Amino acid sequence: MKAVSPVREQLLEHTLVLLGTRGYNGFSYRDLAELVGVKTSSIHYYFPTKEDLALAAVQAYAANIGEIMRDMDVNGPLKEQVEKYLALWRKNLGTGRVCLCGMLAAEATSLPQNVLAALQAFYSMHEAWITQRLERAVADKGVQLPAPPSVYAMTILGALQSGLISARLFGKPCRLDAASAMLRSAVTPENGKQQAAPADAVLS
Amino acid sequence: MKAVSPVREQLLEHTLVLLGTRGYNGFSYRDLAELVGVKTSSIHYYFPTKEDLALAAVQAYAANIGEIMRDMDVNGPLKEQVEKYLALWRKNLGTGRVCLCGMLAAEATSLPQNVLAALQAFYSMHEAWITQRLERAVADKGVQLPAPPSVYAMTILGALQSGLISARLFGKPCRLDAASAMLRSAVTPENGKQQAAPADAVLS
DNA sequence: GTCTATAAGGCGATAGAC
DNA sequence: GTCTATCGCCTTATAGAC
Repeated sequence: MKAVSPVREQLLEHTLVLLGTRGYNGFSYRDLAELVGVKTSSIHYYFPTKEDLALAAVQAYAANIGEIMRDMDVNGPLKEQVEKYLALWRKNLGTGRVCLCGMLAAEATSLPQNVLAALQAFYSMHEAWITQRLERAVADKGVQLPAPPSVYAMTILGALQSGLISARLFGKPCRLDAASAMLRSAVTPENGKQQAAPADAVLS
Repeated sequence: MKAVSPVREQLLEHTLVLLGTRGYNGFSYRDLAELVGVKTSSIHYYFPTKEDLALAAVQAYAANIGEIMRDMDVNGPLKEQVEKYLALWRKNLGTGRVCLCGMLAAEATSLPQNVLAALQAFYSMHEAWITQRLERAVADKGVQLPAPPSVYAMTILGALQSGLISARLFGKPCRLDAASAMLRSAVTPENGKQQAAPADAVLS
């Protein structure tokens, strides 16, 4: 158990919120300082530059989600894993936040290389996770996909990222459901047939 | 033929580039003024506030793309229309730009309501276009989709938006291909079966 | 560790000459 | 229409007292 600075912890926590809500170019040290109740110079003590802060935030965000994803046994119940994974996405709904890494990916031109590398790692982690589940669905359940698992995983991750963003844009949480349904049906045997919209996929 | 101010035209044109590259919070009047070769005060003459500028940019962007989309006869050759549509997305590759509206959607919390409304209209326009083509593929070609056309259209648009962003993040243009392949296969009769990756969908 | 104070410059926006 | 000049504020970052 490593000793942690509670101020540093709070700074990081609020940075996660600010980045997920307004993005890298959309918040300042002043915003963060006021939220935590310190002066901006104290932020520099823990994170010398804003880029250091962003890197730490992406790493903490990825580590947190990565741990949850790694804790799901690859050989456990497929549908259960997928639902737990989708709940991870869904919990952003209504908070004004989107996926921190989806946000920063859009702002890539404002970010240094080490942050970009961390973002790439986040994307790769998700795509690998989804790919593994799709492969199991194909092998165990004979599911048929419209593309190879690793390719389909990329589109599903993209649809989820964009789903959060468009759900916030329209103020309609249900806009994430289309992407969720896509992953859900990909691990369900009777996919590939035209289906009625799932109960949670109401569109208006 | 309405008279147009060449300076206003240039300002708008460069704003499209700046917004698609760096986003709303990622560029300044100074950046824009230097690109066009005027002083910042001249920008205010044409666009009193930055929000006015953003609104005009979104409207110009949507009008330009909307015209191209409307010019494609709904009853024309399906595959040809889809390829023309995908070319619209592909032309961003390698330019450092993503879809202007996908970018601004991520920055929604920094934007005024009228810009958000214009962004929603852009999204709706694309989803309606894609939905119509998917419906034709289902009706004419008996294609089977993993979701109702309007739902699947939403995921395809999301995958395309995110595809551009992740292609830029990784520096790999081929990252857009997964989303392209999804739309392409959705209007191709022998979809639904497990397919080999299309030639342009090489992943590494 | 946290603060005050400040540097050095960027920001959007405006007034008014030409 | 375009400019110069400037306002008032914000930005990241640093020096140094405590």
